[in-house]
Amino acid sequence: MRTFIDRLLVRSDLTEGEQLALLGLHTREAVIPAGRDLRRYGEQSDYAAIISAGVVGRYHQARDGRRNFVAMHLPGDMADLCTTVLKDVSFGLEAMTDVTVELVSKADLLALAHLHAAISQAFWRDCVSDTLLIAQHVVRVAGLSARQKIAHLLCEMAYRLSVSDHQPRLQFNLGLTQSQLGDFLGLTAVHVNRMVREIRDIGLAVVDRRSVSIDDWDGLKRQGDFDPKYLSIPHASEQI
Amino acid sequence: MRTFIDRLLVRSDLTEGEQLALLGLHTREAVIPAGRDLRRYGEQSDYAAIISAGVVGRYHQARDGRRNFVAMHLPGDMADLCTTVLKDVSFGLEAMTDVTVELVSKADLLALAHLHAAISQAFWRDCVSDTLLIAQHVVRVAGLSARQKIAHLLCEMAYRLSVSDHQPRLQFNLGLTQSQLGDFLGLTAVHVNRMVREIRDIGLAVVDRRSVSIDDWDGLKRQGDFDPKYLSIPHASEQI
DNA sequence: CGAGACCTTGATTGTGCTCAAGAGCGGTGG
DNA sequence: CCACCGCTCTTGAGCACAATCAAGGTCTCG
Repeated sequence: MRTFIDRLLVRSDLTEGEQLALLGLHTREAVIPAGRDLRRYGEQSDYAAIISAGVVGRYHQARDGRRNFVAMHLPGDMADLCTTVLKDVSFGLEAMTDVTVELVSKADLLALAHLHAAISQAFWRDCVSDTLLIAQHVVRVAGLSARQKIAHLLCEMAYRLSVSDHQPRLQFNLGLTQSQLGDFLGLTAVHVNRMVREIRDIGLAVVDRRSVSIDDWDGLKRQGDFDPKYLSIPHASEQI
Repeated sequence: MRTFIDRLLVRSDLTEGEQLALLGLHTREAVIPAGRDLRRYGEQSDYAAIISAGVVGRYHQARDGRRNFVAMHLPGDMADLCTTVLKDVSFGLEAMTDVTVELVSKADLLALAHLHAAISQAFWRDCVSDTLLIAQHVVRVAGLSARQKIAHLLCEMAYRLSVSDHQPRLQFNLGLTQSQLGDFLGLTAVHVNRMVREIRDIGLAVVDRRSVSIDDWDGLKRQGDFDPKYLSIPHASEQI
């Protein structure tokens, strides 16, 4: 819960009292192994999940069962805050790695939102941030070449896995296989592999067995036409 | 403003008093000719725009100036409600046809949201609905073939242009050229043309000079793998 | 009736998919 | 300790969908 509040505080102001109210919510921990669904497509749940560890993929499912990912949720995210306010939202949440979550009652969240206008607005704002992530994913999968898609995603992850100073993290373990990257980006594993190799060969970054090491941050950003503005990270614009 | 409130009421409950509060907001009408931007990419505005007539495209812009559309906004939508709560959201709004809007002060909207928890929640919920549209657009542009993309979009428009009974509208004037459809779907105008022809040849729908006539609704839905659930339309699920 | 935007069709090219097969690594059990 | 299995990664060859380039046709409006 603390990590989630910290995330809210990046974009919203909450008083001590409001923070305490959030911290006072009852939560329950759950662990989901890689490959399993936190929430199956179309299912509903009375609990929202704050991610403590791991990577969660938000997907929509076609009639034939094929999954289309629309966003990745990382530690600190509340993966399904939006369903608090709109019940019949049909998306699924897949644990792309082993995942630990804190479950919070949506009814409790709503009650708090009713009591504190600032909390309501912080939640609202957080949902808008999710929208920006998804909108940027449209840009990524619809507007970029395969190589650019990968570069763009790596840049996004570098920022979102930033430890605390909002600087891109140049070395991290994403925990995803090339095949999963392909699923997320709408590419085949084979093609991801070729592009990852190219990105390595031009000296931008090395993706080796689920971990990533960025060698040329500016080059990678250029390659992926990446602009961190959509992440609403303070001071990110200064880094261009 | 009335159409916007009606849209809110589809998914949220508002008392007479709350509705009156919204109706009491001062608005100013503006007309934007086709091709012009309501809001240029990266710009900020103190006013939100309720669309009274026309089609507005929400886009992100790459460094080279190419536009990637993430959603279409139709009459009744508040195209940029989300920026009320998150200032530095960078997307643009392009009038894809001649457009009429009602401008409302974002400060006024926020003030109302602070006063009425229900209004705040209705706004929040409306933003989540936008997210669903965008998420579905991901599915469309990333998961479907060119022909399916067009079929899917036509299905979405049939629902969203529905007059009032939440039934799909089988005949409508979209006001968009094939080239614009291509821009929106990430296809070339040439290819849109070929696919539109195919859709006509198999007897699903006729797209003729900016207007659409759907001949085989079920077939078109199947072709586009369309499931109206994401539109949060009451009773839509009964229509499968 | 002419200009310009839009639609239509053909030929060629290229990106990324599909199918296929092999190599490296890690875990498990005999 | 080694053999085996499964998962991931790697590389190759051929193919398909949609882009690109190019040219002609049609509609609308001034």
